[in-house]
Amino acid sequence: MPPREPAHLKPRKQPRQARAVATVEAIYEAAIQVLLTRDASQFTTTQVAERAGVSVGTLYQYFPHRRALLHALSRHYLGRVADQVEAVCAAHHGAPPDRMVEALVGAYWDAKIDRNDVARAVYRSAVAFDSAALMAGFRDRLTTATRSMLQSAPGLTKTGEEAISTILLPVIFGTVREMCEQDPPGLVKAEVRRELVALCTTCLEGRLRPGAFDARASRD
Amino acid sequence: MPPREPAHLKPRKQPRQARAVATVEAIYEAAIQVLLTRDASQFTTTQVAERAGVSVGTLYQYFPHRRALLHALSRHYLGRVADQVEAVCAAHHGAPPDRMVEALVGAYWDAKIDRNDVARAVYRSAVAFDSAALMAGFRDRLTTATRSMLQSAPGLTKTGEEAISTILLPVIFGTVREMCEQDPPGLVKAEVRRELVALCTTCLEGRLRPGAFDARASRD
DNA sequence: ACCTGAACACCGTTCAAGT
DNA sequence: ACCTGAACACCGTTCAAGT
Repeated sequence: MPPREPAHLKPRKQPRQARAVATVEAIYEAAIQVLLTRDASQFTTTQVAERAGVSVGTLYQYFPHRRALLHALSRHYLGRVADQVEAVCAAHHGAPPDRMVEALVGAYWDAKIDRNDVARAVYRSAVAFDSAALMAGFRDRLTTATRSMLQSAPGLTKTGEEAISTILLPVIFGTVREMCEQDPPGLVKAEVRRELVALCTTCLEGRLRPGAFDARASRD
Repeated sequence: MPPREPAHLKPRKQPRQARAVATVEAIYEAAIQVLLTRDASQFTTTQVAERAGVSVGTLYQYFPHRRALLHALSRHYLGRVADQVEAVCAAHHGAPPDRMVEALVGAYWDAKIDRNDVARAVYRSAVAFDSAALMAGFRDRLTTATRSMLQSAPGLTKTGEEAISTILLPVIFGTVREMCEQDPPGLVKAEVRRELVALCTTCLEGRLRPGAFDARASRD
C-alpha cells in the first residue's frame, strides 16, 4: 500500500451502490477529456460535471474540491503504471543485464506511450496543482523496483548499481515524457525507443565486471 | 527573428515611456513568483497585478488576457535559453566531438538549472495553457543549432549525425527537465550532469568513423 | 445512499474616468 | 501615454431539498 494522501486531498466518500461507481468512473473519464482540450485552464468543475452527465453537486459529493479530483486521477493512473513496471522488474530478477534494461525501458514506454492521451492529461494535471509528493512516491516505487532488479544482475558491483540508478531513471523518465508531449510520428518514436534502449544498455555495460559481458555475448 | 505569434496571443501594446517598461518588468517578475506558489491555479491576474503593485487594468493594457501573459513570459525566457545554446554551438563548430557534446549539455544545463525557479515557472505555464507551437519553435532552434554543429564534426557521417540528433536532444531535454522539477541535492545533480555528458559522449563515439577517435584520445 | 440546482464569493475582463 | 477601480459574467463550492 502506498502512503495515505494528506487529508485535504482525500476523496470525500467511496461510492457504495453500483450507479455511484458508474458516476465516479464517468467523472474520471470526463476529467481526462477536459484536460486534453487546448487550454487546461478551461478545466472547470462545471465542464467536467456537464461532460460526465451529472450535476456539480454530485461531483462535490466525491471530491472535496477541484484539486482533489486531479489528485485522485493522477494517483489512480500512476499507481497502474507503477504496478506494471514493478511486475516486469520482478520478472527479470537474475536476467542478463541487457535484457533487464530492455524490459525496464519497454515497460515504462508502453505504459506511458500506449495511453498517450491519459499520460498527457496526467502530466498536465500534475503541474496544474502541486503534485510533488505524488510524483516523488511514484519515482520511489520505480527506483526501488529497478534497483532491486539490478542488484540481482550477474557481474554488477554495488557502486555500479548505485551510479546507474542515479542516471538511468531520470534519462528514461525524461525521454519518455518528451515523447508523450511532442508526440512525433510513429517511426520517429520507434527510433527513439530503440536508441534509448541502446543508450541505456551501453551505459550499463560500462559498469559490469569484465567477465559479465559473457552473459550478453550469447545473444546476438 | 522567430515567427510571429498568433494574433490572439500578441501583447496588446509595447511600453514607450520608461515607467511603462518598469511596469511590464514588474508584471513578469510577479508572474514568475505567483507561478511558483504551491497551487498554480492560484495564478490569477488579480494576484499578479497586486504583487506587481499595479491595478488589473494596467495589466490588461499590455496583455489582452491571462494566457497572453503566460505566453509572453515563456517566449521571453525560451528565447534567451535558445540564444545561449546557439552561441555555444556556433563557438564549437569543428571542435572534437566529445567537446561538442560537453558544451551542448553544459549550455543547456546551465541555462535551465541556474535559473531553476524561472525554468520551473515556465514549465508550469507551458502546460497551464497550450504552448505546443512555442515549444516546437524552441526545439527547432536548438535542433538546427545542434545539427549544424555536429555536421562540422570530423569523422561523423551524415546518417550518424541524423541518428544522433534524433536521440540526443530528447534525452538531454528530458533529463534536464526531470532535474528541474525534482530539484534534488546539489551533489546528486552534479552526478547526473556528469553521467549525462558521459552517456551522450559514448553515444556519439559509437557513430564516429574509426579514425576519428584520435581527436579525442589526445585529451585525457 | 445518492442526486439536484439555486445561491454566494471570487476571478477574468472591460471601460469610463482620471493624470 | 499611462494608470485606476467599479462593474458584469462566469466558475468554485455549499447546502437545503428531493428520490
